[in-house]
Amino acid sequence: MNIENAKSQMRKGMLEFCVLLLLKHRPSYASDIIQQLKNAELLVVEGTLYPLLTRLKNDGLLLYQWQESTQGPPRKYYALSPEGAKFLEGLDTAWLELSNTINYLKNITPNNQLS
Amino acid sequence: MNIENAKSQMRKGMLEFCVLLLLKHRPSYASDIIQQLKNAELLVVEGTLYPLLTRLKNDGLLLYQWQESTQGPPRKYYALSPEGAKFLEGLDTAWLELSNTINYLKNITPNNQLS
DNA sequence: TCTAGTACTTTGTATTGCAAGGTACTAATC
DNA sequence: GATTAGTACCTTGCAATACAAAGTACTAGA
Repeated sequence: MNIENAKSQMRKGMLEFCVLLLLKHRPSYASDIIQQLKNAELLVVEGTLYPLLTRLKNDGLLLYQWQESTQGPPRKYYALSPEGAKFLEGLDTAWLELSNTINYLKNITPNNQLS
Repeated sequence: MNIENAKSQMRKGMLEFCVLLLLKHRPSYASDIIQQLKNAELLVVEGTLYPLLTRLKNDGLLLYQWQESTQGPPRKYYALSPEGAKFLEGLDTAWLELSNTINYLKNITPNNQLS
């Protein structure tokens, strides 16, 4: 068990939230999303993102559109559906709650003696 | 896909962090930890917690001590080991980073038109 | 035609949260 | 001294999913 592994564990579950946040910002295609997350210091690889996008699309949270590219194969641009936007609001609430819980737990007075 | 499921996904990865935070506060046994997390509105069940505690113990992050109870079977009190305390510091950093990332993503200007 | 670059997709594995069921100890009631 | 209720620990089997790795396909330039 190392910190990298633990960080990776933390990312899990947040990924969905982060991807939806990015797509709320602007429609993007997978490689672009990976790059944006990398800029935000949240590393994600293809094998993680593609199945996630497919899952969100199948759940009706995302829409997509093929679009030609001037350099390379066509790109699959994803955007939030109305359901996706609503879902994102729910995730936002969940994030605030979780965030509050962790801050609460962080602020209780430490006393770690076995008595 | 529903919000409950998504919340559950978010909890994943944070659980380890939360349990270590609680044990830094004071040594506890499993049923007590579940109750404390419930008070903090973070639902966890036995089937999740016991394997987690065992994993953390096997990784040398937790120590335990059996202790008699006045009402019921003996309890297995867990406490942070020195390695566990160091590990918790790492998780704390990871949490701050993730927290910053999400807040960054939340604050970028929305523009969700497919162009 | 070959190579490099970009992009999407799938397969297999490992982790792990969780529901459900099981074991075991104590204490109170019949 | 059985039986029942309460408390606590542990295990098994399933499902979800992150990730590494390999595969497909399109474009453009050498």
